[in-house]
Amino acid sequence: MDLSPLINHIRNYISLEFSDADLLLLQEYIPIVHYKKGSILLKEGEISKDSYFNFRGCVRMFYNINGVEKTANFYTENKFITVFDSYTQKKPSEVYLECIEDCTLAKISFDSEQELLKKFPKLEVLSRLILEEELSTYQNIVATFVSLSPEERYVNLMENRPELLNRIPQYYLSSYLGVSPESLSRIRKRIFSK
Amino acid sequence: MDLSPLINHIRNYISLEFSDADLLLLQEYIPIVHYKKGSILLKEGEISKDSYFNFRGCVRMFYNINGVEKTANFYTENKFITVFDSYTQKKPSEVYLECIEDCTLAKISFDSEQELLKKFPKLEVLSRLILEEELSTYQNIVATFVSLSPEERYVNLMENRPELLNRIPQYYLSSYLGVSPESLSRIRKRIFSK
DNA sequence: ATAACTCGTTGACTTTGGTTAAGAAAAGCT
DNA sequence: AGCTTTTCTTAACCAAAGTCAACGAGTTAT
Repeated sequence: MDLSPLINHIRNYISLEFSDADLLLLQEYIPIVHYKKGSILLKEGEISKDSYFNFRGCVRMFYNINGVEKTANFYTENKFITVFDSYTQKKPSEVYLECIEDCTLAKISFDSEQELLKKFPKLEVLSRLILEEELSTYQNIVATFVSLSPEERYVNLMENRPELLNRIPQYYLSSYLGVSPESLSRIRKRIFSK
Repeated sequence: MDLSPLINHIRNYISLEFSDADLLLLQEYIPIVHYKKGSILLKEGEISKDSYFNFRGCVRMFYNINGVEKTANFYTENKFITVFDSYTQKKPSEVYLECIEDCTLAKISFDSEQELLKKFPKLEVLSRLILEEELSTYQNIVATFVSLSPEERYVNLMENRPELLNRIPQYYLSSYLGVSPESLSRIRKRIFSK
């Protein structure tokens, strides 16, 4: 099991080198797990015991509102996946996490994380940076809802996360954009006939 | 100047008692400032040097999109006000902060905060908790946009932050809900004629 | 291979929101 | 008080989104 994509990614946030012994320790604490498309990592009401780092695949975060699934976010390669409310405060989750592709994830249990933070105190900073990045992501999402029409949000998505359009089924995208699947279909028709 | 509302509020997050000497020190580092309605605390493009704790009044966070102001959040009594991106990473702010009422705020400069963190290391935890609370707030806002209609978002606001409805002008609320002022007026008419 | 299912599109219809413009109501000012 | 400015409402019209239903292309299962 090769953690190097994770290690490399950590270097984007903080300067921290690991010795060979460190790496063995990391590999002990952080298993890499394969999940089949359709696997549910977390259900509404459960307390999230693990956070993840995405090596390959796509994880969808969604709410179930009266039986209708509403997508809040997509986590693709090299993203950390944490349901912060539930993970850090041990509250029941309001969201589901679902692998919508076959996924390869580093699985970091809460207890392992605490151990690793003792061993590598520098990682404290990392978790704060990830939290800030996540906040920034959500602030941007709110900004698009407050300031853009559904059509403009779709165009915005084409510009900012074009890779999503080719790999995410449209009915997931539509709920992420806050419109019905039929509307997204018509929005696309309008855009591409221009 | 009496910091006790702030001290009491901090107790909601962490257990931390201050001696009389501590209090004097806090008062030295954290001035309490009065702002007139209409005061701008931060402009787009500026780097946020201060975070605030709201004793009294209401601060509005908004984007300026092509000359149109779009409200992202309202901060009322006993809320911490921080533009995290800009404050922690010294990036130009994308948002404005405006006092939409006469306000009394504790003003915490970045440098003071660093000094205080040295003196009271327990406060480190506090800043993380505030960050998590802010993330949770934004996740909830996204949830309402993804899953509710404008009318339902207004009803949701009546249920969850009813105090806002009586003190915030409707044209600010409308941009917070992502609709035009005229639409909000019609939404209210629909709701109250039921 | 065919049946069942999933997903995307389209049409018809209704509801809702955006826009522009006008005016009413409320708040602030001298 | 009277005047001005700000805020809210209403109307008319158009564009867009929701809903329901049908259809077809593509996939999966048996």
